[in-house]
Amino acid sequence: MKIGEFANQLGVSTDTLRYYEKHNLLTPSSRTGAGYRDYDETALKQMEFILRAKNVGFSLSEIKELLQIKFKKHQHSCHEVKNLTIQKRDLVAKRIAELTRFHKSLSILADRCCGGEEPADNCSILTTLEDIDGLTQ
Amino acid sequence: MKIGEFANQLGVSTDTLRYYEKHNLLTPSSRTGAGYRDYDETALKQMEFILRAKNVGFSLSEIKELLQIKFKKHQHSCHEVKNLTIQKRDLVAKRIAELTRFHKSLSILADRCCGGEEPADNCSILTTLEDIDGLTQ
DNA sequence: ATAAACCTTAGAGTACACACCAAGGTCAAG
DNA sequence: CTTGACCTTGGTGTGTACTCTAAGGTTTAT
Ligand SMILES: [Zn+2]
Ligand SMILES: [Zn+2]
Ligand SMILES: [Zn+2]
Ligand SMILES: [Zn+2]
Repeated sequence: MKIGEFANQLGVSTDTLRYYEKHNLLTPSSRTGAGYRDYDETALKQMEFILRAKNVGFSLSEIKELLQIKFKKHQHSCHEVKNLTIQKRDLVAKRIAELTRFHKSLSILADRCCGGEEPADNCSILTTLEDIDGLTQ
Repeated sequence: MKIGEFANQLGVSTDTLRYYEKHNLLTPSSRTGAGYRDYDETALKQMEFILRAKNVGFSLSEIKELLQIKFKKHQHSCHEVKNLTIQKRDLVAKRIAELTRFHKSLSILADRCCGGEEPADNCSILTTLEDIDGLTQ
């Protein structure tokens, strides 16, 4: 299968596929006489793996690690895979916590402001950002 | 106050201050004879505004908008400021929702895997990413 | 034979928020 | 008067995940 059809089937762009190849995430199975990339069933499975991993939040570099483990499963342990997963989960949790703080502060700011059409001279959002620290905590 | 002292007081780097200047977030009040940046009380207040806005999650380009409103408050309305805040809050909420989905999927994956030291040949994390879609939903 | 649709490469551009570096000017202390 | 700490500009590098462009080669249909 040539790159265009392969990309269509997977719902990604040909640029993305070339990008993944360059970054060692997915090498096409072979090349045609004209030098065109040729993808087969194995490539399809691997690309689906990549997309699923993306869907649960892994970054491309993390996916690369997972793929290397997948290629040589007997040289790696469950422990290693679980660690990668847990580390990612904890990182995600931290980011969620930070964003939740942001969300709370922004809600407080928004709730206090009248949102009217009058000039913003006394807007509580601006004055809070100017003067007080009553948000963090 | 020269840039070094100013940066120290605020807990940021001189690079950051030059970066903010280049991107029109904070212009030093004046320059000394030698061309050195000179920051005063007004600059301090503005920088504190910027840091507070960063602390509630606004990006630098959003902060630039807020500053432009702050400079000419009577030309803008509460409505406008509240809108910026609400839009940001909703964006943050979306991102939180996405990360929460990630977190849930990663937790499921991690919980299923034994995490032992045996080879990863039958690791449930890998097989799930290979075969099934039992995560999304 | 020629146009459309596909493919190739290498390289640049995007957004974000800085960090780092080189080459040189300035200022205060000893 | 020289050392060291500070300052200047302009430019490059970082990480993430692509996206777009240019200049050209290939395939398929008409
Ligand atoms: Zn109001
Ligand atoms: Zn208001
Ligand atoms: Zn196991
Ligand atoms: Zn396992």
